[in-house]
Amino acid sequence: MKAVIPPVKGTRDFYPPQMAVRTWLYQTVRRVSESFGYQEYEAPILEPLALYAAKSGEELVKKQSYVFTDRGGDEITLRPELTPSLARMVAQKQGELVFPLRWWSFGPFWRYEKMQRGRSREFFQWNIDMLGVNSPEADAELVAIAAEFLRTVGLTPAQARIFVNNRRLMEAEFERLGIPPEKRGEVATLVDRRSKMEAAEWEEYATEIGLSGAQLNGLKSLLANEALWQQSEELTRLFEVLRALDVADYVQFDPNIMRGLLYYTGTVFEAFDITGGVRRAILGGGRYDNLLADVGGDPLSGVGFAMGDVVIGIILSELGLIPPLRVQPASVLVTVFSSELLPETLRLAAELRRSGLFVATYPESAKLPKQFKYADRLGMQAVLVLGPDELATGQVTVKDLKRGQQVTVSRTEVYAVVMKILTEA
RNA sequence: GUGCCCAUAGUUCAAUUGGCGGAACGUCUGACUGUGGAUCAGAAGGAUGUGGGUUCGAGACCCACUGGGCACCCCA
Repeated sequence: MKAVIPPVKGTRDFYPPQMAVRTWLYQTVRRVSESFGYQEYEAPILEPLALYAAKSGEELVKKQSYVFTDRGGDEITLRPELTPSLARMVAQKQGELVFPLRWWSFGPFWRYEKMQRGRSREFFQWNIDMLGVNSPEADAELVAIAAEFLRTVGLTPAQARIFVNNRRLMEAEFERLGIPPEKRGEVATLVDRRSKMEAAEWEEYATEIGLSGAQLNGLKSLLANEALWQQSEELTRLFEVLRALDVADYVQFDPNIMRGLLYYTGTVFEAFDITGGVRRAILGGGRYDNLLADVGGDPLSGVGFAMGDVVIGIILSELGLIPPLRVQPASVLVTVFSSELLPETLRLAAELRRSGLFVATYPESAKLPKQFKYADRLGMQAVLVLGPDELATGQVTVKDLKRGQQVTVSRTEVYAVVMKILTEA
């Protein structure tokens, strides 16, 4: 093969089979979002770099964003996340929108990172948020949506779990341990890394940060305390609602969940595959109370989460949870017997399309075996033949490819015969 | 950005201590001039990822690059 210009690193070509999976995921996300009353929206793919400067976190902005200068000299970013765009859109129309506002979106994002399993530089992400309410009940609704999604795609609580924590609770506990406010960011990172490091190495890291032995021990018992949530009124109310929504079996308290984004202020959560296939978060989110003010709006709090298509795609594919998807839209191929019969063939195809069937014609006259094979390879269910014999009697031959049976019927009956084949398939 | 592993036909893989690059599946043609899948026969398909080096001779050994995988980092 001659040299083909390769795709941009980290992007994926979606051939029809992969596109069918992406569309299926989109439709599943849509169904779950809409079942809770969320409205679909979309933001620009290009945004000013300044939009992310405020709160997205330095790593994300400075190292992972695609930034370029446009012809007018402005610094433009290919969006690495959606929440700042959402904040702007809401801030711009804050006076006329109806709150609490429930919105969802599914679109492309870009992050410049090292390629590895579960990560690509161009990915699709589901975002869903509720703005204008600051309550544990609102937090619970978003967690419940995440759980319903997992249930809808067929993941059981034994396969996937949502881990929940609360930053305010952790702040209070850090306070109790005498950890000064300026050190809490580092301690949060320390907590975040615990599952990724050897125990001894982790303790060494804790000492480096400046934790005393007593503080370290306090922190360790804190992180091992599965009942800690009971000290948080927010989490207590959250779990109560989750039980009422019948998703509690998907959700579990975990004081180790902190999350990297700076703008989270209260409840945070992440879903993981717990069968061990992929160790990355399937989805993650939480409560943010200051985001709108940061982009110039009036203070308004929100809660939401995001799910990338890559990790969930790997997990569902490995567990065999992606249903068989139809890649071929046409169910019928009308063969072209000869050049002379081409106009009549096209007329037949047009008639059937107007009656509602999805019909492809062979684009030229060719041997019938070739045309039958074409229909078979593309996954069509019926093949029609209009040859000299049929033309003479005003009939059409309809073959059911799956059963291998065929009938020759009058032209007015073709639609009904094809429909019978399709419904029986 | 750091470290380790990998790269041979469209795909999955062979090729002995360095000695003329093969197979299966897939594709195409025919057996079958009005019928797909199954079977049989035949054919096409490769500058062994790119560029250097060692050697009489490199798919194999050495270096760099590109692409991919895994771990770190970060995160969806």
